[in-house]
Amino acid sequence: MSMKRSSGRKVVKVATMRSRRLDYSESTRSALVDSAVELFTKRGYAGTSLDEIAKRARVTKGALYHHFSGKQALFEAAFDQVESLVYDRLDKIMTGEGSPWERALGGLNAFIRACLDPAYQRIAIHEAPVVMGWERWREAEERCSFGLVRSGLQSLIDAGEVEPVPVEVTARLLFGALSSAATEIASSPDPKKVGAEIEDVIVRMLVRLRRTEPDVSIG
Amino acid sequence: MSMKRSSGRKVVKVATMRSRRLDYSESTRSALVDSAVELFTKRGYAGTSLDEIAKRARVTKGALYHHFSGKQALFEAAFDQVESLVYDRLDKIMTGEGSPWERALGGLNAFIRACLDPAYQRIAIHEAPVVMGWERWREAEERCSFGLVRSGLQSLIDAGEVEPVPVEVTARLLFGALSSAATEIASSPDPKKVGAEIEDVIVRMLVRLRRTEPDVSIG
DNA sequence: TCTGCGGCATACTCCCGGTACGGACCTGAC
DNA sequence: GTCAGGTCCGTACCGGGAGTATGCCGCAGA
Repeated sequence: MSMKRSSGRKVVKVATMRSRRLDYSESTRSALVDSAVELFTKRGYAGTSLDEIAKRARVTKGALYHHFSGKQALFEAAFDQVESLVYDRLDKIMTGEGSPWERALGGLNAFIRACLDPAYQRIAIHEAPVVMGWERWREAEERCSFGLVRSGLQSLIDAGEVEPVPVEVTARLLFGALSSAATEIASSPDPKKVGAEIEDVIVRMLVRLRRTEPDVSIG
Repeated sequence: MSMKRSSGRKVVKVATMRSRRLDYSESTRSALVDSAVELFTKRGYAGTSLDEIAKRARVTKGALYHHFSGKQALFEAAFDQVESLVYDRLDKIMTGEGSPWERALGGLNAFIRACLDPAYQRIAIHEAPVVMGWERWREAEERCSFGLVRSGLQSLIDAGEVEPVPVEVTARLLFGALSSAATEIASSPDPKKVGAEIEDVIVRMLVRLRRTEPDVSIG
C-alpha cells in the first residue's frame, strides 16, 4: 500500500510503497487488453492489427511487446478478461441461495444472457478454439464457464434431482448446444423471442430428466 | 461428352469434344483443393501459406490465383469438398428406407462418425465460421448437414414420433451439441467409448421426447 | 546526485497474401 | 499453315503486418 500527500505535507512511506510507475504500467496494460477486447470483438483476431490495438490504447507496438510476448498472448489476456466477467456472474448464482434446481435454472438463464454479449460470443466461444487451439481452450474453459455448467449438472445429480447421466459428455453436449444457440439468438431479428424459446426447450429437456415432482419456475 | 479410343482406333468426335486442356485444368484445380483440404486440416487456415498449398499441388501461386480469387475462395472450395462428402453419406441414410425413427437414429450415428473425420471437424465445424464469417457459414450449412439434421427432426415431428418442439432452435441445439461433442470424442483417449456414450445420451434424450411406444434399437 | 532498470518508442526485418505481367500452348478461322 | 485470340500458368514485385533490435527517458533506490 502506498501513501502520498500533496501541498507541502511530508511523503509518508508505509512498508514497501507501491510505485507510481507500477500504476502507470498496469494502467497501460489494462488499456491494451481493453483495446484488444474491443477490436477483436469488432473485426476478429485475423482482421485486427497490433498497431491498431496499440494506437487505440495510445501507445506503440513497443509497449505492447513489453507487456505481452505476442499477438496470441494478448488474445489470451483478452479471453481471460471476458471469461472472468462471465464467470463471476455465473459463480455468484450457482453458489448462491436456493435449491440446486433453482440455481441450475438461474445459471442457465445467466449463461444464455452472457452468450448474448458480442465480446464473449466472438472471443470466448468462436475464435478462442481456433486461435488458442482446441486443447488449450478446453483447459481454460474447464476452469471457467464450462466448469460451472459441469459442476451444476453434477450437483443436480448428487441432489437426486436428475437421473445419473454421464456428467462429462452431457455437460459437453449442453455447453455446445447453449453456445451454439447463443449465436443463433444474437443474430436473430428478435433475440428476446428466440432466447426465450431456447431456454424453454432446454428447461423442458431438463424437466424430462427430473426424478422428483416438477416444481418448475421458468424465467 | 467426349470419346477417345487408343491403339489405332479412330478418334471419334461426338458433338463438341471435350478438350484435353480442360481436363488438365480441372485436374490442377482439384489438386489444389485436395492440397488445401490436407494442409488446412493439418495446420489450420492461418497456419497454411498459399505457397505451400501450391507447392504440394506441384504448381505455383500463379496457377492458384488463376483458379481462385484468393485464399478465402480456396478455403470455401475446400469446405464444399469435405461438406459434400458428409452430405452425400447422410442424405443416403436420411432419405433411405426404414421408419422415420430408424432413419433418424441412423443419421445420428452417421453424423457422429462424420464428425470424427479430422478434415470435417477442423474445416467445416471449427474454422469455417471464423474464416467465412458466421452468416455465410450458416447459409452453407443450411443447405448441407445442418439442413439434414433439421429436416430429420421435422419429419420425426410430422410423423408424430416426437413432441412438436420448435424445430429451428431445437435443431440448432442438437447440431451444436453434436459438433461440440464430436471434438470431445476425437480428442479423447478412447474415442469409441466416448462416442458410444454421447450417442447413448442423445438417443435417451430423443426417447424422452417420444410420444409412441419406445421401440428403440441403438446402433 | 548518480546509477540502474523498468517502461516505452523507433526503426528495421521477414513472411505472406495479393497483383502485374509475360510467356507457353491450344484452338478456331481463313 | 499461319495468325489471332484466349486459356493456363510462372515470375517478379508490392504492401501490410507480426515480430525484433536497440536506444532513450524518467522514476526508484542508494
